[in-house]
Amino acid sequence: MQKSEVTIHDISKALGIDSSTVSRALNDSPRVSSKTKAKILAKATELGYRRNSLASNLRTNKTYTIGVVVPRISRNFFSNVISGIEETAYENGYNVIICQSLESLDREQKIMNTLLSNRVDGVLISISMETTSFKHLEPFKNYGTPIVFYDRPCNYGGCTSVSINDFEASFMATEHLIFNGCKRIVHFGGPQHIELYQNRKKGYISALEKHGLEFDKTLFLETKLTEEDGVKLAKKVINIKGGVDGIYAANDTSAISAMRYFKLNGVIIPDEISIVGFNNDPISVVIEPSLTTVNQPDFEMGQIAAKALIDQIKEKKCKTKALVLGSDLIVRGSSSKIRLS
Amino acid sequence: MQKSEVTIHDISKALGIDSSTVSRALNDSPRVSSKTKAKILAKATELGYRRNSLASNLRTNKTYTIGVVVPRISRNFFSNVISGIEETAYENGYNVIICQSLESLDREQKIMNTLLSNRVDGVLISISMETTSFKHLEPFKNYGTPIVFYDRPCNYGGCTSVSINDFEASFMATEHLIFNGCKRIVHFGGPQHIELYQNRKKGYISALEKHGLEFDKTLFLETKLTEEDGVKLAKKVINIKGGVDGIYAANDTSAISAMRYFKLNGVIIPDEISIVGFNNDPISVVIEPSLTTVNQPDFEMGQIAAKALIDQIKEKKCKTKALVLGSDLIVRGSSSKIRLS
DNA sequence: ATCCAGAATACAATCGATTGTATTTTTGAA
DNA sequence: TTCAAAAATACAATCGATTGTATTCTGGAT
Repeated sequence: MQKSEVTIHDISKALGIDSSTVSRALNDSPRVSSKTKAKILAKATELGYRRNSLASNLRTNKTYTIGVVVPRISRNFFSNVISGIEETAYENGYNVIICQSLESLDREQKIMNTLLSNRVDGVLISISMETTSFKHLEPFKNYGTPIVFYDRPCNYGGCTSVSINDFEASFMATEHLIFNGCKRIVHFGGPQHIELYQNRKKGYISALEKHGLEFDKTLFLETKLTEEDGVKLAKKVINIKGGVDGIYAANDTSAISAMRYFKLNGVIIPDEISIVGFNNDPISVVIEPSLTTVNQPDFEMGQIAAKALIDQIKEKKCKTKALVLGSDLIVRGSSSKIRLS
Repeated sequence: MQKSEVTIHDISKALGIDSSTVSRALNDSPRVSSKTKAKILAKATELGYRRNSLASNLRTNKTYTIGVVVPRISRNFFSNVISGIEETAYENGYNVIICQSLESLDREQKIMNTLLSNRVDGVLISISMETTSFKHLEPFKNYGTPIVFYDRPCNYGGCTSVSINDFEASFMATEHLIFNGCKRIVHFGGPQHIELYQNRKKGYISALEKHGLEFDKTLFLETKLTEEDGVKLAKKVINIKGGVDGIYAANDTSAISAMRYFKLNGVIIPDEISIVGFNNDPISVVIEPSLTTVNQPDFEMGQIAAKALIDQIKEKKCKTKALVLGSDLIVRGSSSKIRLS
């Protein structure tokens, strides 16, 4: 009863057919007559045979599995990306192992080790906010295991990155605030060793400059953009001398958390402060006023990243350096200021 | 450069030591002298050796991997459960494969097949809303691979279920509405072949009866509780003859979606209709009025389920039939009716 | 110097499936 | 009926690590 573990050898014995033939039959090889195939298939289902992927993968040196490293699956953006990845992966016969780094480098390193030991065929990764070195990615080179970055692009080992144009999106978002009359705009930025957040900051600065607003260092606030950070940031904003009339946050989580703090403390949005976020979390449309935010093609990003990776796994062909997707600003109540002055 | 694939045999050759000794050394066996161990370890890192888990797992018939089947990772409740599972799993040296069924039975079946082929040591599953038969779980019995249900308990093969007491929580939620003066309470129920949703319905009915309110079939609305369902349900509620003054929804998603529809259509919450949800989604505290809801120990549920599974994997000992966790009602604005009449 | 127990290491089979090569069987044409 | 080519099947090595058993080595006691 326990450990039935039917193998091709059991089928082989039961039918008096060599195990190699059984294997070929189960893989629908043309080297086996259809009559024998039928017999084998029948016996296989009768005995409840299940291929042992471990053995198969060991022999073929191929696992049809791709590893996905994600900072945090609970973020709506990421869970949508994952859905996109899964869809494309399954369509192409690949399995997916999802791992959360929880924004920790230590965890990310452990994950990469595990993925390597498990001989995944490729990895899709959005690096953690703590990741400053790429040493833990080195071994993948030796194994010829391709890596594709998504959302958070990286200049590493000629790997492909799939992302939106964060500079442009940021520029648009900031410019939108400016068009609405904001003159002192705070930027809630993410860790600046991450290219993504650098680009968002650059877009912000560039928009300011284009419109003759000087970049004021005291209006740039760097955090990890968590919910807790949002509250801290809001407090800081209230105390900034010279006042603040707009906030462009590099994600919705911090923007919404700050908004809630403002609301509790009588700061009127958007009248006193306009706010723009990033990611279009479902919550952004529910909060009042609803949050203006940058919408990214998350699901599609997952599909495209997975496709790019699978192409590299299969053909080992030339890699595109970067795949850049479009994004758009969704204007909502948090920034629709009507200035009467 | 490509495919370096260092094996224990490479180390073996490089040092003139048998591969069995190398294997033992890498596993820190007492049968190898510490001097030799040191030599081997050094050579291993020098060559960049990585254990091939496929080979190891094949030989030992153990993968130290548990499969997690989840309806949808984007649901906050589930992503928290997963975090709990991961934490406990990693602490115990287990890897985790996360798979989304997307509430589809077909997908769930495919997933179970893959997990079986990959010879996971155990499975944690919250069945999909379409799952009415458990045929796809049968093979796991033969392999002696334990299954533990979480969140959505199941009476199947003596497997352990980890969940809250849905009947009680539901009872409390409904009673809360009654205490607030509601007399015609609609229940947004989930698929009734799922034990979880049966229990929630039973709790609802029981609370009604306790307070002398008759169960009115027309006030019980069964759907899959999606966002779209929420809108449809809200429309129905508005048209129910005899009126409705309270809603107890079996999840927050549908409750919030309905709330938004009500707000857009001038139905005042909680004055005209009080609402209680289930799950304590982050969004429930942001919407206005904030949503009264049942909070479950999600992270903890993940930890406990993982622990239960690992115990079964390790000791194959007596299984607890059911592990029931506590839950509590978080009262917020959507149900704090102040009746002046 | 000799012998023995225990430590250290080597040998060889094994996990289950795959695959190149060899052998047998079948088929069709002469 | 015979034979070569093609089809079908069998043989055997292999993937990389593990593990029971056998062998060699070591140090200490006699």
